[in-house]
Amino acid sequence: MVTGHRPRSATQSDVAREVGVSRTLVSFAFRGAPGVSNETKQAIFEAAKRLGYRPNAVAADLARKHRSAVGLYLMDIRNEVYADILSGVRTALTQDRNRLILSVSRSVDGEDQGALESLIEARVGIIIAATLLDSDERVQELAQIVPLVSVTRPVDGVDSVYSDDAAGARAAVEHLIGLGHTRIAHLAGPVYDGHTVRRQSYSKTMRDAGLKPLTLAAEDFTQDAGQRAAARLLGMADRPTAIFTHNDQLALGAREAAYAKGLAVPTDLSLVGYDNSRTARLHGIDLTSVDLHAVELGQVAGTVALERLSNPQAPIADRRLKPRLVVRHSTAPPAPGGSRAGR
Amino acid sequence: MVTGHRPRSATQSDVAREVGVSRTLVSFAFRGAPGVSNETKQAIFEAAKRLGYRPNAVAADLARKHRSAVGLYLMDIRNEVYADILSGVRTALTQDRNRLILSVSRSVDGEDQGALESLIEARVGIIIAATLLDSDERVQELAQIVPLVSVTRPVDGVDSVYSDDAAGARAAVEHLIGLGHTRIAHLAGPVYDGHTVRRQSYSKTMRDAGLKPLTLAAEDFTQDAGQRAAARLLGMADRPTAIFTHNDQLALGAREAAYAKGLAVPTDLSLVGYDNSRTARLHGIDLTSVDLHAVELGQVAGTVALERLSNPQAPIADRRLKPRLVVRHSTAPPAPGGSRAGR
DNA sequence: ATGAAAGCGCTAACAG
DNA sequence: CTGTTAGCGCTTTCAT
Repeated sequence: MVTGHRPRSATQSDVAREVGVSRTLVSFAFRGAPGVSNETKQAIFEAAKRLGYRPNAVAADLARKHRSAVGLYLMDIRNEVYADILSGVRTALTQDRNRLILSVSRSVDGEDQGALESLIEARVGIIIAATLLDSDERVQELAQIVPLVSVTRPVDGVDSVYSDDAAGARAAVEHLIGLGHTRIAHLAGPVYDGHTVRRQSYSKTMRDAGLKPLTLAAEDFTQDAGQRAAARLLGMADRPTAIFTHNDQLALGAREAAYAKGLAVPTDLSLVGYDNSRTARLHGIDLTSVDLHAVELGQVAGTVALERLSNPQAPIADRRLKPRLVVRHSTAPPAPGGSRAGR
Repeated sequence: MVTGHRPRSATQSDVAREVGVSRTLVSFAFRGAPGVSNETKQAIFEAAKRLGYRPNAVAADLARKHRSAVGLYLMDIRNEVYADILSGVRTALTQDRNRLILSVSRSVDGEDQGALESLIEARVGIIIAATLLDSDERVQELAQIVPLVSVTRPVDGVDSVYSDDAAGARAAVEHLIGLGHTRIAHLAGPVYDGHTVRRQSYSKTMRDAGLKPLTLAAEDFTQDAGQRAAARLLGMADRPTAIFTHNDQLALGAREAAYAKGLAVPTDLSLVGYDNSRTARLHGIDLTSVDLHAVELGQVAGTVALERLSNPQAPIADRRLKPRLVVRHSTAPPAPGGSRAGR
């Protein structure tokens, strides 16, 4: 089985020679272009099979000057939301446009730049980027170089597919307020441009209700970071009775922090996450969360990308999906006694 | 912002012309090859910047006849294990070899073939495949066409990086037996070649202990499929007091099925999963599970791939990692009364 | 229906 | 140090 030498793979020329026709015919045959007699087509396919010929999509792209691969940039693949987006994009991609070049950055290492750059050098026809953390200006510049669809975040003048974060955050906070909470904290992610909608909507909703906002930024979007940050929140003298987090992972971290302190959810602490991940739905977790329809986001993004590719002149797409608050059992009215901490 | 026309991107020739040198120098400069004076280098970079020139990695590959992209085939990206493997592979890939072409199949739709084919046509230098469901022969054939490293599953004569499933399954079953269970069922995934190690190890361990194995195959590797299959298991007259599942998702599904029937875990049903996913670790879930070290699997696979690429003649790699049973609170001795069902 | 020839953007000897 | 000259595997006019 240790074959050792791997023969250079067959090319169109090899097939052409084998059959005794020109390369052109082979090319035509494989692309189903008209103008090849059925007999030659037969002969060509047979020879190709015999020789183990496979079209070289890379060379084809180069010759065609028309890039067929789509690049996908994902902020953090280990976050279920991004895996879902990828899954959605995948289903939207058609037969002929199925080369998906992936570029993932680990969350929050600021390596956006290199990741994107490699996509450009791979000459993808379009980049679907799920959560770029750069400034709007940078994103717009990038979109100048290669068509780009921004997922999860709207950017002016750039195709965008996202969820209405302001509405989602408002629904979450209003739910908590409706339950009777007044000390509602917000556990945000690290601060980045163009990623502050949820936090701002939280603050506004709080103020509109005459409540004082309290936002704490975690160091990362992960569960661990959420646990650490929440521990600080729960250690406060006047600790919050409810926390609304930027995403489910942070909420799950907060949940662990609460239990670590002997606090139960929702009895002692109400929790609202964001993403409605599969984990949130589990019996025993039952996390109230805002669903941003990640799979659909990916699907729509894929479709938008395909459209843009086929018509570069089309007007900028702006697809905003409606999020949905899913109420489960991690939220309840605050305990009558209020905070026990600091007593 | 609706720019409309997108100018054909600058090429080496453009840069060369701008500076007044030959293309060769530009090529050398960008690859850091020796033999370019610092002054020309300066001039070249400046001109390149001015022109917005980006190297075309695709054309470079073609010319170099040496494929630098690595293809990654993932069975099901929405399964945390595969996301972890991807994450591990990513970290192993070095700076210069960072073109990762992804190909995911949705679990169990038998679309392996097309997904792999597209990787071949993209002319990747090597394919890292996480859970190929084909027969060993097919995989070996494939490895003939393009270097391949099989992740998660050992294939004779092909670079393989996997976890010792036989040992993992044995540990799981023995744990259950040690607890006093005798009616231990196995919830397997769909039947595929080369994917039966856990199931066989389960059966063997049971028989070795004088117990009768009972295996049920779910229709898919998902939580939903697990829930449906487990519901059948739990509806039996002599229902099992413990279930060992092929993966955590199936276990989580079984868990839901149990609660739906009013059965509590671990009081009425002990559960052992496989993967030790982050979900398994959550307070309130506390699933006993076999850790196969998915991230590490990906990392090692990435390293093996790099090695293979740099030395095609190297002996076949066979890296087997030791799994680890993590005992949590989803397992306990069986209830004294035995099964209540059917009474 | 078929073929010849030019070229996509880049690398890689081989010469100066 | 710098330039010339062939390709890489494929598509695409333009002829025949």
